[in-house]
Amino acid sequence: MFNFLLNTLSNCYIFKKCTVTMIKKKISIKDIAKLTNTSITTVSFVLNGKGRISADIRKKILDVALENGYEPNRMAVGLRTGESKVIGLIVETISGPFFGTMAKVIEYEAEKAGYGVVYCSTDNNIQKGKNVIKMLSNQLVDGYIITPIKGLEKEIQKLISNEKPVVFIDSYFPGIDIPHVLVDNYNSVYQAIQFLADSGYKNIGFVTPDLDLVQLQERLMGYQAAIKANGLTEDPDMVFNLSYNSERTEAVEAVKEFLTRQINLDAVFFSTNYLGIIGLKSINELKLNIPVDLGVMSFDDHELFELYPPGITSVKQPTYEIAKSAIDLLMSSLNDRSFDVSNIKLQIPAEIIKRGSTSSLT
Amino acid sequence: MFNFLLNTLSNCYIFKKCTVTMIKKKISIKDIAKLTNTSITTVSFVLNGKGRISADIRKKILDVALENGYEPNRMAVGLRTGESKVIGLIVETISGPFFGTMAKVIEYEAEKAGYGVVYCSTDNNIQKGKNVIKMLSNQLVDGYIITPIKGLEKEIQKLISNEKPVVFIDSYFPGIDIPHVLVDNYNSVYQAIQFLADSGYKNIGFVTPDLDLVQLQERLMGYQAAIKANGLTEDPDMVFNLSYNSERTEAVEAVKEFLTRQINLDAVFFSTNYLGIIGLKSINELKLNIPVDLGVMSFDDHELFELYPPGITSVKQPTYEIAKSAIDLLMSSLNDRSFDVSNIKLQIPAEIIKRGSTSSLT
DNA sequence: CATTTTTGATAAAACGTTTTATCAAACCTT
DNA sequence: AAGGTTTGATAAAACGTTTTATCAAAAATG
Repeated sequence: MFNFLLNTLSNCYIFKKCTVTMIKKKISIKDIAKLTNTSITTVSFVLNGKGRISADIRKKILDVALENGYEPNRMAVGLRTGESKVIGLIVETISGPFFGTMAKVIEYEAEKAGYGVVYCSTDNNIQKGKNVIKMLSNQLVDGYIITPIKGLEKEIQKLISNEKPVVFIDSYFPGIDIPHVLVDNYNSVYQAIQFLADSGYKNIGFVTPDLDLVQLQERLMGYQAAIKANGLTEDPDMVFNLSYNSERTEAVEAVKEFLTRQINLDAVFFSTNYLGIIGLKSINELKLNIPVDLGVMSFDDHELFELYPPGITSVKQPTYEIAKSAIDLLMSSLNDRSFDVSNIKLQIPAEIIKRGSTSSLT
Repeated sequence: MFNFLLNTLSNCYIFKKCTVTMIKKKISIKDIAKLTNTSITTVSFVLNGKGRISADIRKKILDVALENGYEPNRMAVGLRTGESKVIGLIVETISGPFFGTMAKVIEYEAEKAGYGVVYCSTDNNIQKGKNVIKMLSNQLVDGYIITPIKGLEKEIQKLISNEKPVVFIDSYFPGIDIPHVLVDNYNSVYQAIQFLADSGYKNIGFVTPDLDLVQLQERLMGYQAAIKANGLTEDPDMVFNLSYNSERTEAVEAVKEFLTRQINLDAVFFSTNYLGIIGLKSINELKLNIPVDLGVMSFDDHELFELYPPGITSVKQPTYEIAKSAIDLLMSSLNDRSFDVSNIKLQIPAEIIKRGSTSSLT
């Protein structure tokens, strides 16, 4: 009697536990086959629209699948087909508006094509980049969009030799045939400096991070060429390499030092928006007036540049176009593996957003 | 003869093609077994440090694995073990500094534990949220960190009933026992308004998006309670609900209208940094002087608030702590499935960053 | 009507792992 | 030396799909 009660209670408890937590086991193709008295092949065919299955069986299977909320097990599909339907996006840094827009566009387009996206950042760190690539490589990802950095050549080559399509974004490896899409760094900076020259500035400084990145080199070259072409003051001391790893306050101090050292500087161009912001802080602390004491222009527009008085003139990257082209390119490679995109190299023009920071003459 | 030549050429071509593209087939556990005259079980045991295998065979297998760059096929592992070693991070928006820090912390901690991270954004859109969850759910992801929005209750419950741990971040479902970690919205806004009151402001407006989000409601309640407690002007018209979907320029106009309508407003609090930025634009266009004409304070600090003269006082979220707690919580659930975290609910205090925008008396 | 062809359905293998159960040989016990 | 135990290695099943090959029945052909 006692035993019986215990038993009942215990059953009761188990029963309750079961209904409360309600672990609905995911239904598989095999379950559907059983439920409909068919074979797993038939179910698979129906669900994938392949083979030739009669209309009534088809309906029966689809009904059962729907009402049980069947979803294929991606792992099993992946194992069988060798495709994960996931693409990897490896960028320099995951915060910031450039990445934000990028991610949004890529995510949107990928989803349309039935792909997911996983993001990773390298933080311009070679070791981290290697880890990230290794992490993604093992059949987990079908294709890549990468902002390449020096030192990752070997790893990326390995991806390609594993038949994984790769598209570079925002940078590239000179001389290596991997498709890439980025802003036309050289010409857009050339035009930016041209604009400063046309605005009457003569002694234009250039602040850039001390990173060995080809896109930064091209910006510098655009600057130098425009300076030369306009007969402006040429002086290696007018180019300032700021240590990428320095603390923010250090960086602000360094830029202040640079701005005061070059006493005859009448304008300064920052090669990234991150530097532009640091520059604004420096200029603010020096109590210099923009644009009267100093004209200011930055590469890569930023929300702050619109708002910060008197508005900071900038070179706005065609972020949407870059992202869209990159994902389109990747999708083409993915859909038609024989389609050789290896020498598609896009350099998209930028737009100069003119604001108050570059009009000393008004 | 002719035929032979053709044949040779053709072979040659094939040979060349093969070496040039060099498709190195990924090596499998089975290949290693064959190469070392062992069984796949043995190889698996050695690679996973299980079973008992003699030192020399162990070494032989490890050597072969290493020199062939063996990496397990995640799909196969996933299929067999039912774990993908990937966690999903679903947030409101993928750009912005809050997400940036968040992502970085979570990525870092996840990687330490051998997990990858996939990101998705809902953009506060229910349909998008549903899609995103469905996309991630099918065995592709082991656990979730989600910023929940109304309308997703059912989908999220389904995840949980599928035994996938879920941790909420930045918001929660009132009355539902799902672990969450977020800033203490009520008290931090209360203290913020208290600070404004202590600074001498009497007529404090409150601008908030017209989104039905619990965290926003709590901020509003904090505002109302502090107003009442300090005996400040209470007036429903001092609370302005800004349409979330309005264009930026429209929003700026709307805030301008609000600020001029309330002629006796001496300070305004923005309930998100996104609104704070719009507010600054409005104030700028109205040529109001901060803090003389109007005290300004915003929830959620932003780079711009530090820089924008005279510096905007703000409520800084403990982003790092939130992210760290969330990922820790998720990892605990993942590591010990029986560990019930369902009523761990963290509300972390915020920090008030005092800047020039709230000191009309100086 | 005998044959070929088409249709509709299925069995079985494969993808690369992990893990349980099994087993022979070598090592201890008394 | 007979029994028991430990050690080292493996076979085989399973995870949930996709796809090839197969096959009986039905339909079309001559």
